[in-house]
Amino acid sequence: MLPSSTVENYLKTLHQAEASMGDGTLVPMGQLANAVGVAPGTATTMVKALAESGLVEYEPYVGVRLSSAGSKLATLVLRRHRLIEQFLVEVMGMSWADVHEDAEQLEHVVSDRLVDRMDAMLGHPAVDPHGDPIPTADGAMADPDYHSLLTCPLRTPITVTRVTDQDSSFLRFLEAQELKPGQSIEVENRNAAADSVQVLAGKRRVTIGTNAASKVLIEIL
Amino acid sequence: MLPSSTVENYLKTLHQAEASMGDGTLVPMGQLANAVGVAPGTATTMVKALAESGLVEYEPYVGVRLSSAGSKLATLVLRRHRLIEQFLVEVMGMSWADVHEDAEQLEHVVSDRLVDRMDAMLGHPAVDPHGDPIPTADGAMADPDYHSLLTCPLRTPITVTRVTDQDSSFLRFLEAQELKPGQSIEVENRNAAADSVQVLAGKRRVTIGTNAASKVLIEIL
DNA sequence: AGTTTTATTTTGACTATTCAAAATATAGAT
DNA sequence: ATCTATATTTTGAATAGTCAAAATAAAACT
Repeated sequence: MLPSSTVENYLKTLHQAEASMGDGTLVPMGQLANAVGVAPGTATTMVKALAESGLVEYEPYVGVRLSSAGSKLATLVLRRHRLIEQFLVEVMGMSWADVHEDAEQLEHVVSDRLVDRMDAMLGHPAVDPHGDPIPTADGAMADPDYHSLLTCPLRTPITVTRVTDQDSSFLRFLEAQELKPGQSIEVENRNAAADSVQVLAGKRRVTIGTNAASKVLIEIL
Repeated sequence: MLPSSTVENYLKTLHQAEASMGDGTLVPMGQLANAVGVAPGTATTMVKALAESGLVEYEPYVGVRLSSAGSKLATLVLRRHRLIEQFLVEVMGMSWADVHEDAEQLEHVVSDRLVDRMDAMLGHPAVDPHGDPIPTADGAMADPDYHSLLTCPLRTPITVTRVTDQDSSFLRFLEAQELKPGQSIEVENRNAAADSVQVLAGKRRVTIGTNAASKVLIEIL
């Protein structure tokens, strides 16, 4: 039986939660419930069902992790989501700040035929507008570990390559400050006491908080 | 509260059922159930709920009809569906025979923003790839009554303008016989006994059944 | 008018998903 | 080792949509 939108959302969320956690750690129920946006008990019920279907491995009171079958499915959802985002920006001319919501809905209904068509039209892109890697049809996804504005060397030319937050006002802010993926910048210095990072982007000097800085991933040129 | 996909499908189906029926006649439950693809009892339950919400008028044992609110909503679903079909053909390069299924899913999730964008990209088209009229954003829809291959004068130049069947093998057949909307043809003669209609399309002479003929709508040149 | 056929509605039940609140387990702090 | 705080699971209930089968109404034939 093909997975419902609900199931796809749990799997996708789990996939992303796992990524932002160390190695073989299980994702705690509370975190999952929170990320999916349901009450804790609901997550427990759902996860038990997913475990029944072999999509996750579940340890009561500890947490949950995708099985390989679940991981495969989650990756395909991610592929659809990211190709859609890229399509909405490149073909439909929408703003990178706005495409997430639409993609969130469309990812559950686009047919393989349509996804493949978008992929071809876009020239098989490697990343979406936020720099997130697009898995291939067989589920392979490149995922190098980037530096962020928080961890990269100071006063060294770098390129913004990925932004790990979909909040549209944050994205609009980055765009206005010339901090979109592809743009070349430098980190001037960091101030631990002020919890801030100072960046030279274009001709401007921008100061952002460390939390925001940690979401802007970069590559050293 | 915004209507679920299920509700949208009932309304859309009802809208189309009403069109293919005389004036103020109510749509019988059996027909609705059949068209939506559910058991009769399910349709009854659903229709009662729709009547509660003021989307339809329901007369037990007689039938059901859209209210003006329901009709408005149905029209918007139809608009989304048809714009999506046009988009899939014109922008994505898909075949007119294949787009119905995809549109059927997408129509329930595309945002207004996206629909408007498609509409603009397509230059505010008046009809979709099957010749079905596309309602405007405010719900207005042109709907002239066409002749069909069954009712038009013989040996007179006509143009195919609309096909009222979404079956992909039928559509592929029409395409192969040069009977797609836009193509100019003539009806040579009809044979009531043989239940057939003979058409001159391009250089070919094609014979089709009256049932098929009634689904090909035309305009006299 | 009386009986059969057909259409429609009702009933009882099931699945998927959700929540709030009660019960319980684990982890943390003394 | 005990108590408390926090996280998790259970329980009971609700909603949306569905079906099969029984009951009933309407229509169609004698």
